[in-house]
Amino acid sequence: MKGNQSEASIQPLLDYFDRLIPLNRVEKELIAEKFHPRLYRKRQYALQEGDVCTQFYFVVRGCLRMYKVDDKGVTHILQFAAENYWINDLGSFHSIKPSELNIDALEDTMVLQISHKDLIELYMQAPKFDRIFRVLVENSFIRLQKRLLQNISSTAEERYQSFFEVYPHLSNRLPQVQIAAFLGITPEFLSRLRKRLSKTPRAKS
Amino acid sequence: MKGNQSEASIQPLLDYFDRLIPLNRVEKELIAEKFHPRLYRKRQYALQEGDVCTQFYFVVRGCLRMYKVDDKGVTHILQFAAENYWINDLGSFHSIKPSELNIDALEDTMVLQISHKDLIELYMQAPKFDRIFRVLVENSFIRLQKRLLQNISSTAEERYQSFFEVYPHLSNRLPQVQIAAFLGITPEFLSRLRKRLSKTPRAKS
DNA sequence: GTTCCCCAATGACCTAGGTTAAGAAATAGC
DNA sequence: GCTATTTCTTAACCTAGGTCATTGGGGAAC
Repeated sequence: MKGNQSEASIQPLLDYFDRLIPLNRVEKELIAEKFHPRLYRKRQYALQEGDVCTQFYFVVRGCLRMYKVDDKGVTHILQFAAENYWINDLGSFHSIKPSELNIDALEDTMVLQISHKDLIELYMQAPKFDRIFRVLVENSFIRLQKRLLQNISSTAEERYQSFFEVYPHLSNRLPQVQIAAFLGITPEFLSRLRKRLSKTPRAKS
Repeated sequence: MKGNQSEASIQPLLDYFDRLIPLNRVEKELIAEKFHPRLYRKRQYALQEGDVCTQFYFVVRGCLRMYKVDDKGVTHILQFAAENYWINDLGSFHSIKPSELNIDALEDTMVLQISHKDLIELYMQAPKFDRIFRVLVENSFIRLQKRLLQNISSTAEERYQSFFEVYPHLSNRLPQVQIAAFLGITPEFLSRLRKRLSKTPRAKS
């Protein structure tokens, strides 16, 4: 049963990579060897602030969030990661320094995780992964840049509406309080926005 | 004179890469072959919105900025790039789609630039560059994430003070109006901040 | 079924930062 | 040196979004 589970849970990652670039048998075996499945129950931490982020997570099923808690106790969400998304604190991961971020599960979440040491080995043993991860991090960068640009140039209302276009798979899965923390607004203000929008539907944009 | 100039301006890039990871002779020749020097005069565009970003720029001397102009005509600066920094609109560059961003020169700027086609060839001919650029983009990602986090959780004053720590090489080169556009505040508010700060010096942090 | 917890909505009041306009100072161009 | 342009500062007034407190609804746990 345990072997079957382990085998069943690597396949999504192989499928994911195969969609990017075909892997040969050796490369697939390296993946199976270095990625480990892990279940995080709702509310469990994958990373706590003050600890080093030692793993790189690929979400197979469920949803993680990465966030900072500021000195006033306010939660600021940097990223959600649901199925087929990667998540970690890259800065802490590579520098091996304590992170100021947290990663926890918004629902029971199955991930495939790889340690820093194993990832470096993977790059050495199969340089194709340099390309794969270069492309992955480029795409993450592009997404993040769009978000920063939006954050400095759009209203909260524009950001809220954009959320549904960009994250359709998440928007009915997340409570409003989490969406607000991601958009950088208070839940109270989000309530107001929603009320305003339901009264004055926007023309199709 | 022209050969001498071309030779003189590739060296900073070779030095830069050598600091990351030693290059062999073939790899150095590829760099010399595929990167081209270009001078942008103050106010000249390297990229105009509506055009595809066809080049990846490495700044040898001077300073470029990348920004968006919103529908109210307000300028939002995403990035400055002075000596030894890279700049481009990665999204447009890779997707070959028109960019909504501009890149122009804040002072006369000498760059080494590489086209998308040449960069792809470089990856094919010297896979070591997959690693090099993966690391570069990861570092850019980490910086951008820090900036987003700061943007959603810090006050304008905190952001202004952090600017001097993070960009010491830029802060006495840039007019306040550019710093304001980078920090996401108005020049008027920045003036107020500066006045406030000069009256009540902050305790050493 | 009951209790507790979390989430969403609401209203009164507040504030960090924006807008508009104008004047002064510094810089650039001829 | 003179003129034009850009940058910086300032004040009065404004607003998008925050804070605090409360209520109601739904889901989870026992």
